[in-house]
Amino acid sequence: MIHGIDARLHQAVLDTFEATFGKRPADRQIQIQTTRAEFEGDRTLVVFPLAGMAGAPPHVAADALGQALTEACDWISGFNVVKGFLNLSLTDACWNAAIQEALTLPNWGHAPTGSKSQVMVEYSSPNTNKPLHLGHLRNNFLGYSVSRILEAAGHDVKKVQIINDRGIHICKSMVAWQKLGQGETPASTGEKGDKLVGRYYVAFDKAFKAEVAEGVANGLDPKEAEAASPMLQEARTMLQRWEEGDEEVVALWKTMNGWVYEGFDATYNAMGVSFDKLYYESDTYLLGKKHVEQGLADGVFFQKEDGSIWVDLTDDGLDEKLLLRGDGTAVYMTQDIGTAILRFADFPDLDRQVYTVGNEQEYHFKVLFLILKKLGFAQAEANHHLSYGMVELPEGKMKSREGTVVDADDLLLEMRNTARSISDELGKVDDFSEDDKVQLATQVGHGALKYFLLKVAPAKSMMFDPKSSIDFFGNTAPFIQFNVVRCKSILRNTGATTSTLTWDQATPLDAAERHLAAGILGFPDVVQEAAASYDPSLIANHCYDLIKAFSSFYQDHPIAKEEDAATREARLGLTALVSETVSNGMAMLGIDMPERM
RNA sequence: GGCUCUGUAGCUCAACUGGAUAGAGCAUCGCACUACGGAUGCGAAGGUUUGGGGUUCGAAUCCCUACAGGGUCACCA
Repeated sequence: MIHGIDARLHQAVLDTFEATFGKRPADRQIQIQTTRAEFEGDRTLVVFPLAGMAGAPPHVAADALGQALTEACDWISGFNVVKGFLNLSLTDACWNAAIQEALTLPNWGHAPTGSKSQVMVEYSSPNTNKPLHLGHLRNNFLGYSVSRILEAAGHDVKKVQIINDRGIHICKSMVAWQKLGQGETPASTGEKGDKLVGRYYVAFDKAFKAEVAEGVANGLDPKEAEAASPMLQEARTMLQRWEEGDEEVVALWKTMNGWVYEGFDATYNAMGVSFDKLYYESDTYLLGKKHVEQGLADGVFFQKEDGSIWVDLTDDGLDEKLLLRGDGTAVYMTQDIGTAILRFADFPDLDRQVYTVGNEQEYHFKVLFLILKKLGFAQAEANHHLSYGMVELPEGKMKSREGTVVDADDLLLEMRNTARSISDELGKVDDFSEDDKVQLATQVGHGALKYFLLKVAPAKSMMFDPKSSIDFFGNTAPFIQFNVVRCKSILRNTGATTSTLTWDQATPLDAAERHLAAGILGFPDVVQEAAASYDPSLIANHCYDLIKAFSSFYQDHPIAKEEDAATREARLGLTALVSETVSNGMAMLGIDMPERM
């Protein structure tokens, strides 16, 4: 959809078709698309779907419709027919009017805030024992970007994450730190808190495996050896003490979690993401229990002899699923049921929620949503799993055991360093202060990484090769930033602003100018599509196409140097709109546009 | 094995949701310009859209089938 033109064209086709053939087509039969470059014209009507109703072969109907449209609309200057495609040429006035209208509208591409419903987006939600890695970067950038896109589309968005701060795995790092830590703290070692805790989680695993190996060597079978491991027994004991509220354990738990949160916050800050509300499992894990027990009382679930509670999903083509252990303790599903219901209670106006979680949990969410439905939960249909593919390395999946994990902090740093060295080499910002240089390296380096991860459709798993580092040229954020900086420079030098630009609507626009206009005017519709499909890659690709068209246009079209006054103003108008469109689009991906680079 | 996602140029990805001769970037080769900002532009080469069938005016897209790869089917999270 080209803003300001296609809606009018759509209406004109309906009216003209009815006047010509005596019947009115359905809206969905009107297909308008951009005319391919090899043909004459601006917009193309696909006539095949209308031929039957017109009672004529497609090219005959197209010809008749073209005649009638050109006569009826003074803004259509001509037409030609190729097979069933009706190519329509629009007048300069039509294009100029649409561009000028766009210039007067604020915040191009954004629908009015609050014009749509309230939506919750959950993302990040990491395991607190493991420092953030490349996969988390994709998750965070995706969740944050989808939030921004939904906002731009007019939704009121609440960004949340659930922090997985309880359970046996947390106790593992606590036990290891107690036994091996010798009082180390982030302050004493200078290590980031999440890295420090992660190190002890690994240390636990190593010690545990050694104990199991020893047990096996002494003749136990592997399962017995695991159960006999003193380390594991200590962790279990600690979990019990934690659940009982033991002061000493809770104090240690708070301290170590505090270290992790401090470390994560630093990484979130670097990533440029944020949250409106945090949920902690330690607060919510008991909530699901009462819903499960209610479900049992209502006969939706059933109980086994050991007291465990299950749901039977075999009628839905799935299995039986455990909801509550025999000893009454919660499992993952239990607390997800509780949390889902809690969120709708916390936000009474909430229309739906979106879970940004990797595709390995598709089964889990399918089951969760089904259970909510069986429980008769009113908003059971209002949940969506935004599933995304893994980031793979050339050797396959990331494996912490094999040391192939790409650490988020390390990668972000490397991106900043690369951006900095390119920038220093080019020497265009030698007059910048050190702080400004650091900021620029962050905008460019992090921008390149975000764009790299977001330009791929979420559903696809994607390849990341650490050896061939992320590009700064070609289809990349730095290329886009460079061209926006160029636009800004031209506008700065001429003093042109969107409010001062004005030109005669009869000013001729050539193919390149019309192509730019189409890219600009198509943007609001792309934002809506991206919001509807939770897909930032649509925004990325649209912005890239537009800025590439501008870069090509710039090469052989003088802008500030153009001598014809009206043409100059029109080109400045296009330049301002390209800059605004692309800047707004990149902001929806969490990517900043510098003033200079 | 069941369910599910994916398969497009040497590589990494697009393709307006069924539309015209499947497009970009990287890599390779060539050309242009002391550039209103060169982190540039233009061109060449590169494709039986994994194979086979079907649906129709029209298929990378929908259906069937075979093959290949990922995910999942835990009293883990």
